[in-house]
Amino acid sequence: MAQKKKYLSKNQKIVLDIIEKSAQPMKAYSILFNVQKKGLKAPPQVYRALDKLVEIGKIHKIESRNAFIACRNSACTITNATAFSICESCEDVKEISSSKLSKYLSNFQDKEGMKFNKYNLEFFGLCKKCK
Amino acid sequence: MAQKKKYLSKNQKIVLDIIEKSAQPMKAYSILFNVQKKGLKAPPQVYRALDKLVEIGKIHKIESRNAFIACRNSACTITNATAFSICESCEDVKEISSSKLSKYLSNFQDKEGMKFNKYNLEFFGLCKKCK
DNA sequence: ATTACAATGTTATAATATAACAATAAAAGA
DNA sequence: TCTTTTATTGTTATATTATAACATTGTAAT
Repeated sequence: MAQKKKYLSKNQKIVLDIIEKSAQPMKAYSILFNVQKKGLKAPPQVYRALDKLVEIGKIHKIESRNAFIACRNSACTITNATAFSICESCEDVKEISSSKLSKYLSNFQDKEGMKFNKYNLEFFGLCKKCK
Repeated sequence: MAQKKKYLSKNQKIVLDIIEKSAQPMKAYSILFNVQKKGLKAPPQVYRALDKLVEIGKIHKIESRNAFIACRNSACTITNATAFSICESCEDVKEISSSKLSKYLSNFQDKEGMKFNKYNLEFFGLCKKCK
């Protein structure tokens, strides 16, 4: 289980802040560009903050896009069971919070009866606007 | 729907061949290294073959690992509904073929009733050996 | 034969991410 | 308090993953 942290460090706050202000996932170097005025000059500073924020569930990585999105889900308790919808036209990304879906996937067993403590699911299609 | 292609080109065959021989996902530059003796010298040659092979469903990309695995599923008809289990210790990857799971996910609708024509699901945990 | 399209070869470079190390700061234990 | 441990920071350099751009060749369809 990922640690619950009460306080974020300075760099972590700066990075989280910019991601939360964005409606859409942000790429690491776009974040870097945006936080340079705040003194974060080099990639490792951003990547370290990103790593920590992912670890504690404040943000999620959209693997197919190499981008990071703020978690708006149930006070960010979900770090190990993530699902997203991604519009293949406008790249709009939404986090899906469906207890039915998460129950189904958390209980899923493979052919050998194995269960998994973690998953990431990315749905693709066209959003309302683009359809 | 991805095209069904009867014949692969020379480079596509070479790249597919090396991936099929590997029990585990291969990274693009590892593939490149392995096919240099066959005349593929530069990244674009490999990436182009990979793109096409993904498109026609002969291989899948494991997004969280930036690696490519051969499809062993039902004659590779599934290019748009993929699920994998990934061992976080030994990095063993298996494609999951469960018609129950794929039906469940293909029929999944989000809160707005939207359906998706494509998804990718990656489960994480410890495999039998590593547990 | 001509046209279109797919695939190839090549060079260069963009985009994403980490290694390694020195220095500070914050938290926890004596 | 102090001192020890752990987390965080700053920095430079470099590794890894992926694509742009363009000239050329091969293949299939008209």
